[in-house]
Amino acid sequence: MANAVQSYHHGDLRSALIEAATARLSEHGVDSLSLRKLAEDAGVSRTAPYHHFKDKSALLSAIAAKGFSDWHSAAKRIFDQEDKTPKARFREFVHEYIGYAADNPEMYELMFGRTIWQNQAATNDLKDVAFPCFQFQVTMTRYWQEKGLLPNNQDALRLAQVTWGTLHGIARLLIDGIYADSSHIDEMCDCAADLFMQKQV
Amino acid sequence: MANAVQSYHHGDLRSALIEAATARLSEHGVDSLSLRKLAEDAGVSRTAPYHHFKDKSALLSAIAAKGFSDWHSAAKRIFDQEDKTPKARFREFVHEYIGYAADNPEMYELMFGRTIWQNQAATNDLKDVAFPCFQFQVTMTRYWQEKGLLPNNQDALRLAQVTWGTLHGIARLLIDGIYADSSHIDEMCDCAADLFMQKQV
DNA sequence: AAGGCTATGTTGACAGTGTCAAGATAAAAC
DNA sequence: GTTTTATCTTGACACTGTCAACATAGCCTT
Repeated sequence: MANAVQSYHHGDLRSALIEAATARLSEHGVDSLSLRKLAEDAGVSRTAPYHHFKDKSALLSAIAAKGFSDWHSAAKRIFDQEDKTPKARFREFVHEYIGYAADNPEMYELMFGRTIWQNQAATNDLKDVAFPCFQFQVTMTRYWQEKGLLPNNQDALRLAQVTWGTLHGIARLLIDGIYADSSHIDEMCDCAADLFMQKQV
Repeated sequence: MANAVQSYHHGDLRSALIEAATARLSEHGVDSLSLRKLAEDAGVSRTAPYHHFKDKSALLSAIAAKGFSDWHSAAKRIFDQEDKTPKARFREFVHEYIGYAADNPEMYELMFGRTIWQNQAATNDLKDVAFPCFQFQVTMTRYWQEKGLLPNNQDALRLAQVTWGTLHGIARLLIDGIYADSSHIDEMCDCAADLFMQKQV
């Protein structure tokens, strides 16, 4: 249950698998990620991973969990910059969100894709990390409402869903290859930010 | 090249495959869609489909093409209702877009998913149907700008990308199972519509 | 320390998958 | 009537995830 440090058979296969998977993920994409190759990378046999993960989906969930943890920290760091105005932080958040997706397309696909969420397949471990991340979006939205940046006549939850939906949608259209031209990312971000904040313009 | 009507070997295998695929798609999802099963459905051997489609992706593209054609018609029908105000039509469009995705999740996933778009894998046939569909979104956006519904100080293309991004994002969060609670779809749609039209409120 | 328990890792096997190569058949073209 | 071409077939290959049965090595209790 705990992380054994250099114990008997392999050492810490669980960590080794996640590490190998993360490496393969960013290089070759989530679709060409096979348990057998990961096992080979770690120097064990094909079925060894099954002693650490229920199935492939569970392994993917573990990788995604780390992604959520990382992104949650990044979001907090942006939001907590007290030397910047709320407006500047909001704009920065928009750019950083899309930037994160553009820089880590395969990780983003994994975190917010149907692979691990569909059919209530999400692990509890995953939910424990992801839900606070979603919740933080609502917290920020409420703050921006209080600061008069976002419209106050909307329910915070709905507003958070819509603003997040916007960022998510743009991110997906980019990383899924539907926006073939990715040279105007920053302009799209600014347009989205302006649109939400238009009352102040 | 043309659609043979009840010709020699099978008749019209191409159509039969697309039909079988569409049926299986809505029932079992795009992930469990295999060429071998489709061939079996059509009563031919496993490799027969390869005489009508270059590979699996080409078959999927053909199905998606029909989806785009259908949705394009639906969008036009909504937009062209001259008995309704632009505002009412805009709101209806938002609801219908999300509604289409919610009612045909697997088709939506196929049309706007990475499966057929990634790595420039999209067929020319697909692009010929999809791009006018995307373009129509820009046309509508420009119209709504002229009518004063959407902000006029934004570039029409950027604005279309952002508004479409919003709808796409909400749709994906819904059909990918990330929004576990799908009981407030209409409220989310209204919130999104209000947000874009807030200048008029 | 001895023996059993449990975690971990192994090989073998099975049912799938997409796709290529080579051969068969039937319609069309000449 | 012969040749060409489109279509369909079987055989095969390299993959995949996953289960069952077995082997090993560290831990725990006696």
